[in-house]
Amino acid sequence: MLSFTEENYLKAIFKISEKEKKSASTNSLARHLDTTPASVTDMLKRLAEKEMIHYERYKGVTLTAEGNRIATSLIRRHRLWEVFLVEKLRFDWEHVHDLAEELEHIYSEELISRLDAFLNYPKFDPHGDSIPNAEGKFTIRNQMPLSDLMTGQSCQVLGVKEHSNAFLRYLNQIKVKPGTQIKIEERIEFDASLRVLIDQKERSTISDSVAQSLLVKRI
Amino acid sequence: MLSFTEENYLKAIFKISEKEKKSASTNSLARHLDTTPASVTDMLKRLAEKEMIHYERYKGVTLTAEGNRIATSLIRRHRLWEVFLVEKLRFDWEHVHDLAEELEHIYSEELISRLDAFLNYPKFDPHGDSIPNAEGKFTIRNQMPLSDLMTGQSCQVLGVKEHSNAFLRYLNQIKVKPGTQIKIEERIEFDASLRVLIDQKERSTISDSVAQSLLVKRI
DNA sequence: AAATAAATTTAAACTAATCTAAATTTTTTG
DNA sequence: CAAAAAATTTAGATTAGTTTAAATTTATTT
Repeated sequence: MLSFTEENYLKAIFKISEKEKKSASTNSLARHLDTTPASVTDMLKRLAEKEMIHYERYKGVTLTAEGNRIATSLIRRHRLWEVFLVEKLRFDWEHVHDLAEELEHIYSEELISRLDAFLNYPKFDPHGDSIPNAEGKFTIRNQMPLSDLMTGQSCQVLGVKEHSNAFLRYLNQIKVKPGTQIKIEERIEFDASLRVLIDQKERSTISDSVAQSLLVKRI
Repeated sequence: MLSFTEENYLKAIFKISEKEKKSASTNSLARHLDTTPASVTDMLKRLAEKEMIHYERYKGVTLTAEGNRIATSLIRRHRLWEVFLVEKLRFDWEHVHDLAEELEHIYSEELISRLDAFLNYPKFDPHGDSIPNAEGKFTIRNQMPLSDLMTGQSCQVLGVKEHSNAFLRYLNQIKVKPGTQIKIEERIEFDASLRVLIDQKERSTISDSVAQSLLVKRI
């Protein structure tokens, strides 16, 4: 049985490896977990001891099969709880991350499979991230950043690439969330910002940086 | 902010004081928390330091107003989660205690008030225990042990006094839970056991010890 | 390829929570 | 009320997780 802290390390290693497509470095882990590189080194030794990671001094870490299984399970639990908090308890999506961060550590197969059933086996969380199934398999779907679309095209929002509260609050403001329809009416050459029509009602101008962080499918 | 462990001590002090109607002793806490008296003494000093308890060496402890507030809040959270687990996730009542024991430590006013609303502001948990409201007030109701009833009388089960898994599983077997109707058809003089009619369908004999642990109201 | 910078690890120390064993205080009992 | 028993506390050690500062290794630059 792993501690709360050990579990968080595994999840961080998973996320960093996924994003940067290589082994996670001590420094990146320290940044991610808001701790010092010395503490990270200490913990990596412990996790290697428990055969959760492949670790070689100065070389960074990757997860073992078992480490990967646990990290995936944590992500499954996290995302299922986020669905619960948003759909059942009516939380705004920018408020659910921290709570799910705690709920995910409660270990019980039974709890999670019942929660999954109660929520009707969702495949994606409120941010559009894929929820791995009980076997650890992620559902993949076609999606692209809004910034890749041509002028005149329409799309449906699937999710976000960026999870900061500031970004999520901004999307609330302009009434954009998974499911929202967006039509690109004009692309400003100067800064690549977009004039868009949201849900056939509201007009808005969004920056290129926002458009790159919005994941959509063409319709 | 209190640690997980400190919170469990406050809850244990609350429960022991409630049951024995006096200050909680070091030994009773050690038994309750499955630890050693030495560890308890250590922790009591820390909790006294934080002004959560009134503590005098060799004299036992009681909660301060603040300690009482926190313990009550924990009990509120525990019982609300139990309602969620039984009513929404369809767990059997003997399986929810341990999970609620973990869920209760997630601190968020918002989470609990939304959960409360989602569950429709329940006043009692699946075992029939009163759920304190947001102000810490417990709902009191008239209830008596089944063993106090006369032959021929009928009643409705409100809850249980004893929470062991063995007892709860036995009640499942004879199809008794809060809401169930019981009519006493005969009292055996020899051992005070009762011949009862359950929900006007099934007949059963229950021991005096079981009858003393079932809380009911006459109908 | 040496010098410098950046990343990482080691060493030593700290805190919270725990334990065992010994010492002390309180309670019970003959 | 003194002796014995029970309850409680103290002392000293242990473990997980952390920190800072110094030392080491790897990467980058001239």
